[in-house]
Amino acid sequence: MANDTERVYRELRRSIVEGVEPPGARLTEQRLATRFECSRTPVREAVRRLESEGLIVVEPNRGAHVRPLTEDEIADLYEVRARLEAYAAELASVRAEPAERLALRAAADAFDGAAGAVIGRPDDIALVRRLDEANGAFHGAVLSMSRNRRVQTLVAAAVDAPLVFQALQRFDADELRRSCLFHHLITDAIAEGEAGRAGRLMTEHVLQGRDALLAHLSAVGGLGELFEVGA
Amino acid sequence: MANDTERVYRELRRSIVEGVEPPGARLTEQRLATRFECSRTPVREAVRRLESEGLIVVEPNRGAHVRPLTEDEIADLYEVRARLEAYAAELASVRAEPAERLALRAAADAFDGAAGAVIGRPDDIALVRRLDEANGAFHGAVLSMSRNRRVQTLVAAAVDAPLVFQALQRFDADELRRSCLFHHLITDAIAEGEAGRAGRLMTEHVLQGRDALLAHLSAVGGLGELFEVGA
DNA sequence: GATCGCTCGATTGTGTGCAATCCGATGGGC
DNA sequence: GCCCATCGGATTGCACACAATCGAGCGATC
Repeated sequence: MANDTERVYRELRRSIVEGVEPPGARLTEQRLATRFECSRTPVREAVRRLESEGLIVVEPNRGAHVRPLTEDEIADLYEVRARLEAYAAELASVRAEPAERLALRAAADAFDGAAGAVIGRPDDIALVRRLDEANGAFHGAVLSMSRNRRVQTLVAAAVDAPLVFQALQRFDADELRRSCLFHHLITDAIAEGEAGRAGRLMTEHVLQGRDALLAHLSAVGGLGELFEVGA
Repeated sequence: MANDTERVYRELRRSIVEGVEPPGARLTEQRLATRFECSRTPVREAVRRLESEGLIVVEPNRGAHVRPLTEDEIADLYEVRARLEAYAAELASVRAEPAERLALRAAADAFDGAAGAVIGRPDDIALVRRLDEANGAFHGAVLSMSRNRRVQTLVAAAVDAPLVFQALQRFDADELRRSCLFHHLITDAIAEGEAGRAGRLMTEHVLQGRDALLAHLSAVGGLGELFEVGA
């Protein structure tokens, strides 16, 4: 099935999340239409959808840009996410069924494998993508075990942002190993039905991600050095 | 400025939130275009935006419906909201400036006034709307004091849902007075910088809203009695 | 009588043209 | 030399037409 809107939405979204279109990049409907070989109509819809997700800002009659994020906004994003995912982990501890607990363990193991593969080869985009997917699968499993659809959609909206993917790409071996450890600790807590502990661990885990990203940013001299925001 | 998309979006949204378009109601682009006296293009954009907010479901090539909510989903909604607003209240306790604390007190007082006006006259839609706005102003003030934009947008997406407005409409005097009390208790906690207490009070306040809505629903025999979901 | 296939109406999906709007550049006035 | 009005290109906002798609209902067949 050739649904242009959906196709443009997914590909453009990926370009933004992975940083191919850097924050601040200008996105005109006409150029995107040419690039995706369709008319402006489906492009327009995809752009509006990304706007309502907060990945893009559209200035009326002026054009759309990939939304530039300040360090404060990155911190906000991770902190809200920490709250929501901690809540999901608490619910999961209470509501999960045996089969789901096993699947969660499997997801944690799969992340271990993807992390092992990426260590020492951070330039292999395919491996990073696999790591990103494994990470998404683990967190997605917790969310799904929470049985709260609303929290799932809200986290989905808060999880994909520019820079997050690149952050994963820049994680060093220590950070990756710590993530693996946290995933297993969280899995244990959920398996044992210890909601409070699961929530606290998840909070710490997400905030660790925030700190890692912010540390990398300041190490390279801030956002401005990475991207020409005004370009 | 006559921006049709924006106009259609706002008016249609209000119709849905206030229950003029009941859950399950069918919304075809052509009919909406006629109703709003414009072409299908802006209608389409407004519908898609409402879809991404979760107020509408669009079945491909089939048509759009106001999203029917189950009681479970209503509970989910309020519980997520409780977490997010509690977080905002904690942040506000730490970050708010004196002028904002005064403004919050004023918002709580304004809600008292609107609640007093609506008691005994629950059929006056204008009064209920004012109450809804006063409530939104209070909660919005807390969110704004949190200095976390992300939590503001997420709560905004979680706060407007079908039935919530009607719930307010059905609140009896006791429930309204309890809301007033909670608003002032929360204001006090924030003013005194007691983050933990502010968060706990906010949680309780939002969950009280959930219980009131669910109680009213079961009192009238469940969702099915209120609306023909399949219609 | 039940089931399958077909046609048809309704609705969305997409392409395209034109009008409205905005920013920047340019030129004249002071 | 500086400032303001004006003009032009670029871009979105909207309308409309046509194509694609889906399900419902009808009729033929077994």
